[in-house]
Amino acid sequence: MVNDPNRWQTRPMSTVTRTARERARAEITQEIKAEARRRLAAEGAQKLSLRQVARELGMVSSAIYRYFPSRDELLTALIIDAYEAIGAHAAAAVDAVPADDPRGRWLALWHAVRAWALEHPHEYALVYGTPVPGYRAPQDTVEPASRIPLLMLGIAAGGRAPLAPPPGELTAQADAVAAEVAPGTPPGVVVGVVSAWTRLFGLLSFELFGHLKGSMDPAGAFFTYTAGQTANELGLGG
Amino acid sequence: MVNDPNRWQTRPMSTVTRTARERARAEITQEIKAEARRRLAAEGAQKLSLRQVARELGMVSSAIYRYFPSRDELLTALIIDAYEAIGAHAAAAVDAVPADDPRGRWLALWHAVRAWALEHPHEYALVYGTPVPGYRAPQDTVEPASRIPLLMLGIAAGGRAPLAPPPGELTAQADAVAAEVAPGTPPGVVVGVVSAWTRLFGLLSFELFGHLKGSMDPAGAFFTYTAGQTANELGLGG
DNA sequence: TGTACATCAGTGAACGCGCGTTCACTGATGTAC
DNA sequence: TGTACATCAGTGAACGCGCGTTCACTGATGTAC
Repeated sequence: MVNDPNRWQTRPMSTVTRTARERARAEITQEIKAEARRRLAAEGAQKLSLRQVARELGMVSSAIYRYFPSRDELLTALIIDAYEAIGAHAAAAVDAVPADDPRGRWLALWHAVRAWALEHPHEYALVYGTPVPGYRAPQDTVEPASRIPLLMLGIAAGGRAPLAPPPGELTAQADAVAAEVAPGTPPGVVVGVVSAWTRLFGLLSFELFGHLKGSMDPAGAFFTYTAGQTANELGLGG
Repeated sequence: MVNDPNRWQTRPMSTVTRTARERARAEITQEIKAEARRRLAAEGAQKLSLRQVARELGMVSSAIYRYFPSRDELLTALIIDAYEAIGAHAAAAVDAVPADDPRGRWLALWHAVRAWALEHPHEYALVYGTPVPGYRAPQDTVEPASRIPLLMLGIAAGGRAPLAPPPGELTAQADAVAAEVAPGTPPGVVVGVVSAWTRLFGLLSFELFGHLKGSMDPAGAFFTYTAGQTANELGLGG
């Protein structure tokens, strides 16, 4: 069990069946992550130390190793959790808007992502900021990371845009992406979504990392405007 | 002199007048920064340590303190240098295109910035990635940081775009920016430039930080396409 | 041009710190019979 | 239901490490007269 690389993930298991030990393990795993998130918010990812987390939890530092085999694995868990939290937050906001209002859904997604980012700036930075050097994102990370762009693609597929097809080289890439993820999606839509996706996070990174100071700070109006622009470009008419 | 916060910056001084000591100081300051940049490239900003820089230079670690009063000040110097290097690189590329070809200048700027970023990913991350926690960018940082957006604004001012005026709240912000930086610039142009600016760096951050893996990677075609799109939107017709 | 003093760069030892990780251990919990 | 053994969580000490920064010092360079 200690060598199961996924043991810190929520495992589907009948609540009734679980032994006291299993319950305790699950709870303490959550507590460690919660405390790590607090440390993250206080000092940033690079200063996150197992010893401090343990201290704050009233454990001895070596005890953490019963739950995470290394600092890197703890970081990985936090990264996956962060991606999943953003994804879930955005999905909920989208679902709250009727499916026949794609523009409303699109704008809801944008604002939900921003709200989450402003509330959790350090977790945002953990996933969208500078990668931790030497740290290589494991495969488990790519699926949760794709939730937002897939949500966007789902909404944009409902747009009726006169989207010009992109130049040839790009069309090939777009077709490859579509084939893997949503076969039949026109390349113009794929490119438009990737474009909007990079705009969304580019904008948030600029806002959170302080680059808009002196120009569009506070960034609310500019953000709303950009969300609308991208909706227009994708044919999500108002 | 040791307490002059700007002493590590290039000071305009007659080359002839400088004493041997002053020459040595200037040279060694540069060598320290160069070595620090190498360490940065090797291990990232957070692992940059004065001791290692000193070691690599064959100095004793305390000797660094004759040149930089603290690690943070060395980081600040590197940040300013990085901003200035990107700015200079982009400005040179722009100047290489005739002034009567604003679209050419615009595209040249985009590609120059990308080329620099790909060549110096860690210096890029130092300025456009997650801010070093606890580190507060001093005022000396804002002017060099503004070079790229100002270059963009200069080019875009030559565009003849039917740019719709942005909504009221945004127009107010845009006017405030214009007043400080380029009085008389229509708000549509200001907003368009800020928008393009965030797209440029949003895209580069996504590319460099690995978020395009699985979609638009390699990113060259997508980048070129986006550069063209933004040129179109600003009325820099081809 | 020469001398006396002031300034500065670089040395080497030291301070105090916190980190990730390992290991042999104790005692509680779980399981098979 | 009770007992014997296996599994596991948590302990506390230790290893080895590198870090930023300070300080009193030596010897070279610069400056004023």
